[in-house]
Amino acid sequence: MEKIIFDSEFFNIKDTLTCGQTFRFSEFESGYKIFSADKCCYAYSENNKTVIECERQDEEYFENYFDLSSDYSKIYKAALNSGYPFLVASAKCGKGIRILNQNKTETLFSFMISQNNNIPRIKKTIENLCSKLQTPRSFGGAFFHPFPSPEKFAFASLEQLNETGLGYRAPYLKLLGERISAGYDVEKLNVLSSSALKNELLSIKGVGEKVSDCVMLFGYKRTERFPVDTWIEKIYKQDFSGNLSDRKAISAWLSERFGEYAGYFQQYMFHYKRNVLSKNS
DNA sequence: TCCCAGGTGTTAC
DNA sequence: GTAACACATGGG
Repeated sequence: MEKIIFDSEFFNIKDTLTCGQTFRFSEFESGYKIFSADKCCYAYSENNKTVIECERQDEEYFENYFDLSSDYSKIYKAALNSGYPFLVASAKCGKGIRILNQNKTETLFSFMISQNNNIPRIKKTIENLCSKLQTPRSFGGAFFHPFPSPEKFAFASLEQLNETGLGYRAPYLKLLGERISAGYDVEKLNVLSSSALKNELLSIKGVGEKVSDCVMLFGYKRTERFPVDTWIEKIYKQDFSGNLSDRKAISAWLSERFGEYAGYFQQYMFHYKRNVLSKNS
């Protein structure tokens, strides 16, 4: 087992996992087991450090996954200097959040499930999919289920898929699985410009404005995207005194305002509103 | 019982 | 182009 040790000032493992960008992690001992595609690692904090333990051949994978080569002090300072009090407060509270570089295919399937759904239920549904469709692998003496391959979605019956809690979204995932199995290469879309990638993702049934923005941000590192969901719409109206009502217009406004930092700021604020403000009082 | 959750597809104008 | 509606499911 390899250990990656990283200063925790700009890497808080709990906030990074629970800010809504990923659904595949579980509490384990004093930290978390984290799953990505067919890989697993164990992370915990210790003496102002965040420690990641993984298999030697996965070290680079997780360094990239946790975005360890990006300088978050720059992003953080930009938030503090933004002039928006709500963003400043959010950044101070979520200083240790990092935007993960997640597997593109997994991110696409996962956020397809997120529409009109809530995070605990999305998490549970994805866990069900993994354990029902994919054979287990071992990590650190225990077993886990990798994320199902597109073929598993393609060959699963709608009845099987429905047993996981997908609800009306089941056909969307099956269709995507079939499309990828037939040769559609989601990974290769990364060569596209952001506007071309956007159009491409929108061609997938079950993927709209918000899901495509999440996939672009969390899977394709398009940090200028600003996904707008119910929480962000609330923030825009309550904390930015915004007048726009169309979510696409809200997203465009925020994305333009914050440029290449838009996606990071979005996570700071989503986390603050959902995980901090709504919990107390 | 109704409303909400990291919304989108379809239909009707 | 946009406004209304349906869509599975579970928690509050």
